[in-house]
Amino acid sequence: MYICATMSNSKLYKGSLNTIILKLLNENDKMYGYEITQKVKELTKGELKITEGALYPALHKLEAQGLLDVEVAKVDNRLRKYYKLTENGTKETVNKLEELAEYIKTMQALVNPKLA
Amino acid sequence: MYICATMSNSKLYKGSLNTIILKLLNENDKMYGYEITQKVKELTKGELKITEGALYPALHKLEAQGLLDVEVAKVDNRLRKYYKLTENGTKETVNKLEELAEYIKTMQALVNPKLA
DNA sequence: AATAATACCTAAGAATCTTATACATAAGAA
DNA sequence: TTCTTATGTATAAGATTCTTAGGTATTATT
Repeated sequence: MYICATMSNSKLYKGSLNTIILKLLNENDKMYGYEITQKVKELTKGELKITEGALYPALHKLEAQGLLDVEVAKVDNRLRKYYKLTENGTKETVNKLEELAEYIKTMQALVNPKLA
Repeated sequence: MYICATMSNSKLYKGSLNTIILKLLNENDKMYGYEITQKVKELTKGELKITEGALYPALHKLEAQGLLDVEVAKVDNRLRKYYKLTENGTKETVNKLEELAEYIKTMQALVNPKLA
């Protein structure tokens, strides 16, 4: 039964993609891009769909910043690029998660001032 | 005593400015731009600083979309533009708040899967 | 008299996303 | 067997939304 077939990939998470990537890698040791998109879909029950056009440039940038290491593998004749956190990446993950928690708290103070 | 003098205006809220504006107007009937910046600073204890470069274009756009009505006033020989929600603006406020709640829930599912 | 606060505004640039496209292999359906 | 879907990576053009940096003007404070 269809409740909401057009629950448009709800946006609004601008700025949180890096946090998502880092957090997933913090939990899963190493992951490749496609795997990340599937994991996010799974964890959010389809609510959030990471597009490739956002993901791959983000991964490349995190790598360039020294937060991720990459390791290429070939599975079933198909390329995979496994990413894992560097030491700095682990530190940055902590920062990003704190930022996110702070942000959520701030937004709740604004939007639901009675609970603040 | 200074704990954190450089708590950089913590970003990450890209996309939520409209939600903030709408919600404040939903609570306060009518507000002018400068008042909004001060109110946000107050409610978030300085955590969030709405810059004018973001605020004024956002107000103009919301007005152009028919979500806000504007009314000009002169107080102490100084211009004020009071904004208030239109009927559609009130509806959109509900949508935006639902989106935000959904987004926060989604992010918590991703970042704190044990609580999900 | 100079500075800060109040009050509006815009333009250039940065950052981050969507959409569209491209390439390639494997698996499944028609 | 051929077409589509799933797996896997990538980039480029465009949209959106913000920051930064200016500009104008009046009132209050120092």
